[in-house]
Amino acid sequence: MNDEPATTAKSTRHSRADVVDAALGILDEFGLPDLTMRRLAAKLDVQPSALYWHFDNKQALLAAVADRIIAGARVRDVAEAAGDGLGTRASERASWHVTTRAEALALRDALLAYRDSAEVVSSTLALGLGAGEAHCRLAAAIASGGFDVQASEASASALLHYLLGHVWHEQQRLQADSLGVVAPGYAVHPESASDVLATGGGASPVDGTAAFEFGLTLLLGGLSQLTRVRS
Amino acid sequence: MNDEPATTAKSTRHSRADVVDAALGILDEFGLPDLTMRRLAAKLDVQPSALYWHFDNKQALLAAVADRIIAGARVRDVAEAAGDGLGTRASERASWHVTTRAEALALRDALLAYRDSAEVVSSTLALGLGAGEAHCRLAAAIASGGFDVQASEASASALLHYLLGHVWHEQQRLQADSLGVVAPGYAVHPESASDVLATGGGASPVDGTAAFEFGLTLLLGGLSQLTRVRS
DNA sequence: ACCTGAACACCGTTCAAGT
DNA sequence: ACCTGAACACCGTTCAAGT
Repeated sequence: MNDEPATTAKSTRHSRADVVDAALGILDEFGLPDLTMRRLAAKLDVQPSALYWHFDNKQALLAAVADRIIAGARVRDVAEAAGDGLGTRASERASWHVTTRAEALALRDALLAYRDSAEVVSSTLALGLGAGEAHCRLAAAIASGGFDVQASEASASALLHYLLGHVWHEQQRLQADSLGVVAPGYAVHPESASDVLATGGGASPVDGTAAFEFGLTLLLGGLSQLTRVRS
Repeated sequence: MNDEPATTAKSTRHSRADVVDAALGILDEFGLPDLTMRRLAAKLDVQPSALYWHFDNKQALLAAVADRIIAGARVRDVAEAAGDGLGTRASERASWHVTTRAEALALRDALLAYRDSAEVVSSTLALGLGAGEAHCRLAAAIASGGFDVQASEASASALLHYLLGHVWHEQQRLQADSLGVVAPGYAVHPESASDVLATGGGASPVDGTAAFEFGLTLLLGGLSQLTRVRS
């Protein structure tokens, strides 16, 4: 209906950062399918061809977008993310699994801040273009637990794959629900029954965060069984 | 160069199955970006609009493709997939983690049989349109270990997310390498140095299968720490 | 039951040329 | 340094009409 974008600097010429800003705006307002070069150009009051001065192609643009998304993962006080009911300060030395968990949760939060972010980041990650920082942070957190570099990096990869797979699923479900696209045989299973959050006991993974943490616990549990190189 | 497809039945009219066949052909010969309705129609010697008699839209077509891909996951002798060096028949009762592992490996093999399959299946899975069978098989294998239904299903989801994330990464890396698209800063890290398989000790995750199994071991290890409902 | 023909409203990308 | 104008080779989807 309204063709006029919310905020646009009309007069000045643009930089790479401006283009990424506009792209992020389209991304979480309309989603990845609507993030086309032509729409992006229109939002910037520019011809589509102008974008190719800033970026070689759409893929390069998306890589820059992905970098900005995961750059938004700042670990808000680890203590806050950790102390959630258990025996407060049980372990003295910084326990690696707490920081790893916090790192993973922060990463997920950063992804959830933008629509279809998991798909954008995944597409980019395999090319080594962006999101390498996320892998590094996870690997460092794990390595602080005394695992050797090889195991730490492999574990970080596994964690990242799980994380992206999970968030992607969440985000796709979100937009599928909003479009009213439900499967015929699937009917209404507990997760899609919107505000009926109290299905069973209460601690079971009915919402996305709890489900994510369940898998996270599985991975960290398996990791803790590995032999350490130093205590 | 050659516009003529390898195999085409020219005269007869087509069924849904024929369309899926042709789609699978394009998928693993050229990849997902080339799997367009127009190319598919051309391969079938048909107008693009004809495809819309068989499927409501492209998404529905891709869901059918995804179903066929994961249907290809038949567990070849579990014993063969399990007995790989350890003390042969150590555990008497069918050990759940062996069958779960075999199930996951079979699923990965089925995905690796077609190019870009992970992306196709992932896109479809969240909509509940297809690939639900994969989740069921994994959940059943896990439940045989004595975990309650809730934990089994949640674990199956985590495993599936990890699996899809991993395979997607593998497949994207494959086509990225074939296109010669490498990251500037990333340089040549061990995985992309094609045939140099012997980097370190030999048992470290240098190839895709070993890397996948590492994460799988992590998840199964964490799972085994959970409390069982029955022995 | 299965398909044609023609149209609609889009895509990403290139490239000479402008300021 | 940043952008225009115009073109090229595509997309998915709809719909009346054919057999």
